[in-house]
Amino acid sequence: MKLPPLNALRVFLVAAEHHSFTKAGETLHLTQGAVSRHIQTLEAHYGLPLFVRQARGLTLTPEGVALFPAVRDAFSRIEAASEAISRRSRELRVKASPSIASRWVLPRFTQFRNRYPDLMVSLVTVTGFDPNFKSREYDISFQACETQEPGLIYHRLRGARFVPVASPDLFKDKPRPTMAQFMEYPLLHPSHEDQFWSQWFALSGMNPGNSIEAYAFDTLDLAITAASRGMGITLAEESMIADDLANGTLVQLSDVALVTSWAYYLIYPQELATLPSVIAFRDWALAEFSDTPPAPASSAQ
Amino acid sequence: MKLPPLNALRVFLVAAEHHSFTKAGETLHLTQGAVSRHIQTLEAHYGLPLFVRQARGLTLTPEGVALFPAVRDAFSRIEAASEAISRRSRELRVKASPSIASRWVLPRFTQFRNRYPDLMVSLVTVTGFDPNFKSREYDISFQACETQEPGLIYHRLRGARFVPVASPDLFKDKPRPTMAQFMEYPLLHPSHEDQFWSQWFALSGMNPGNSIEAYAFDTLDLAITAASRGMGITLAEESMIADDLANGTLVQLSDVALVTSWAYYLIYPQELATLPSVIAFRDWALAEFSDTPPAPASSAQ
DNA sequence: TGTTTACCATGCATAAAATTCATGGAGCAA
DNA sequence: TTGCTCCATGAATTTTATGCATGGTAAACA
Repeated sequence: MKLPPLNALRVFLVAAEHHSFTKAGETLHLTQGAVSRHIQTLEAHYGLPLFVRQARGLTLTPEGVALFPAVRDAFSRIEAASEAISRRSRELRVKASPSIASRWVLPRFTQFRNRYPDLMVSLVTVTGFDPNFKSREYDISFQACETQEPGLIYHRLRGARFVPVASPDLFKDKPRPTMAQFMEYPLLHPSHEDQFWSQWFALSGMNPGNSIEAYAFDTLDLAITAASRGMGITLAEESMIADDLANGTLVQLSDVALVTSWAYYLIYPQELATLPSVIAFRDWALAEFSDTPPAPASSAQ
Repeated sequence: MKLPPLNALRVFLVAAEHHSFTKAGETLHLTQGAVSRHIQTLEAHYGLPLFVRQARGLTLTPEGVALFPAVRDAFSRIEAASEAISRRSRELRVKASPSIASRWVLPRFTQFRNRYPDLMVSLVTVTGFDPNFKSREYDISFQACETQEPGLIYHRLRGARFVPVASPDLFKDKPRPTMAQFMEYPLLHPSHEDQFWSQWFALSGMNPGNSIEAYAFDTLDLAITAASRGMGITLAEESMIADDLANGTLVQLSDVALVTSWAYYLIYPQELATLPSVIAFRDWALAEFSDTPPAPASSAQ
């Protein structure tokens, strides 16, 4: 393949559009002389003139006319592909469940955005387990899961550990309840399906009785929010209540932690593993949310 | 329009085809390091990797995969247009009537070809007046004509002047005939239509009588050839018999010359005026065939 | 008709970019 | 482990592009 000088071609394109070397120079932020030389290079390559220089303006020779649309089309093709590629490196859609979104991601999201101000990062909140990267609705996902699918890269963030918490206001002047006294308060369930309280009581060697079904919430987050408003005692995932415990909105009522069989993962498709935006978010998320020392960036996958 | 570094794109294309920087370097006559740097330039431009460097060979990232066909298509578009343009500058088809072809052009054609060995120049011989450049069968034409059409550039080469010639063998030991004695020999007519002999005799103040229709030929060339073989006396265009007079194949029998109202022209379409091949042939032909001092190349049109 | 104006071409100096060379390092294979 | 194959990279060099200032040409102007 023997191609003409490509940079000269671009200059030719602009000059042909403007019918002027001087204006082309302005457009390209070049001097008129530089444009003239580029065109000379191109004309020397073909061995024929591409422009007819007249005092009253520039005209294309028939060869220039033939060349023009080819160059225009070729460059616009490259431009379109480049634009598509560049956009992918500037945009990142993060998926998280509502609980993870509000308890993990959102509190630290601006920190990430500040570190990468050029990145258009958006948070997609979806309920339920649906690692559907094929639909391209999101690029990277926080996900609680037990199994792994091929084609996806999983980074384990932490196991889920549930501990009982409540608002200190719930007890007013009374002493904080022992496990045996939990049933005197409303027990908030962070899920409609999983029997966290039953499992937790079994772990503690107790018989939960009938009061377990009191209040059930859709998400872990809602149950925690309800508890922090004094509605009762809930089982909360440890990593989601650090702030609440620190500022006293919630108090932890027992050290007995229910450790589930599943864990939280950061997941993304293998084909996005080379995207700087994905790499940047992954490294940040691992450092922020993992309960293990973050691996060096280069060996993270 | 913001385009990626174009030379780097070409290197990317070759590297992507070879799945190897080293082999790409060989193809492009560059070192491996230079290829590496071009790819780095391109990756820096996009802000993301285009290749996955593995010890066992190079793979394209999804972005590289997306870029590849666009670059390939774009460059092949440019290549195709360039090829078409270059071919036009290397090829030239010259049209001439059989007489002009054999008497003017062919004797000096190799001289022109030797001066421009890279030019693929061909001679198209067409009988009759047909300045049809629209059909693109030829690029430049030797033509005898009286009127000029718009869109075509005419260079007058010379007027047509006919003088009587014959082979010296025709007269054996006899003295050469005077005008009055011409009728004792066969008179060869270089045309079926034009009454050159009648006009010539009228010019000489003589009455041609009946013998004028003796032998008629299709072309000037054929009549001259016939005369040179001793078949009779013909009227020959002066410029076509210079060689024959010089080497004694023909002798001129009178200084009376029939000057026609038309002249020989070199003709080509205006839109080919910038082609170097046309310019080269025009300048050469004007110098070779014109009866006037050739104008400087720059002002020839 | 002489003058102005708008453009492109070009010699020369300089800045920028590409390229090479030599070397280093990483991953695979024997 | 030892080689081998590739790609990355620092530093020097060559090549190329660019700017600047100037010159030339042809049209427009007055």
